[in-house]
Amino acid sequence: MYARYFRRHALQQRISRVRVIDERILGTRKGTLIRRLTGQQFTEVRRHGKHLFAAAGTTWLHLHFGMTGDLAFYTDSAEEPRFARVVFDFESGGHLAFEDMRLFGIVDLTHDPEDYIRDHRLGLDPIDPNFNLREFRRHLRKRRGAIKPLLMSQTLVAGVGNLYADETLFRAGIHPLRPIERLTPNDVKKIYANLRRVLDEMVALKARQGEYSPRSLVMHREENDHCPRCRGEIRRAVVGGRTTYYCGRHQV
DNA sequence: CGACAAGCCTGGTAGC
DNA sequence: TGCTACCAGGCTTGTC
Repeated sequence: MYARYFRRHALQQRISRVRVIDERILGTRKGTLIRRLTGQQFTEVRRHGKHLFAAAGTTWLHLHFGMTGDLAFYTDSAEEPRFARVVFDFESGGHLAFEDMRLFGIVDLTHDPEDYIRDHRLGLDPIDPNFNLREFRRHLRKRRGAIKPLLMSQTLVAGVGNLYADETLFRAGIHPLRPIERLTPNDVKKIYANLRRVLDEMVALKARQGEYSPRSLVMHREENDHCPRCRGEIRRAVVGGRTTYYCGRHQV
């Protein structure tokens, strides 16, 4: 719920200063970022998967949260996060920090979010009503190879990473290496339904800072653990270069 | 102290 | 042959 947080704390605030603490997080030149944002105010916020866009003056600030990216708003400078990479100081005295321990995120500018999404071939946002079973099927038709990397590819839906891809297949009872061409129409339907469910559930969970269900795979990402659904053994494999966990019994 | 985990982009290559 | 999709590798750093 980065967008909501950004809206609540930064909308209509005038930026008195932009501080770049670690240039490695930038996707644009430091001088450009500072020049184009200083003195402006954020007037509109949009979200697309793990990307956030905020209009300011004639440009848009673009944030990508990667794995450890987060926002922190504070008024007391002593509360500046340890891994703050870019901080926006507001005239009101507040500060909004983009923090990112692992630097997998990005901070840059774009002239239009729509263009950015198109240029980077990002798939639909999972809550976009245009993302439906039909669209999912249409996308699968031109793909080959294992199902898991497809779920993670940003050209399908923006924002599905390793954990959520595993969780989706776990619930759908599909093996992560199952070739796309060997999925029955019913398998596809199950994957789609579970992908929706997982994303909705995880977003809701984050919003209220809840905990993962003990019945979810997320809580059993360890080899030789037992499946919370069927007691089968949890297996580990590398799929698409990513560590993958699945139940050796009910995921076929 | 080295291996590992994460999201996702890049660049080289296999396939239609 | 030319495009597209696939896949390995790389970035970073706290934790085991």
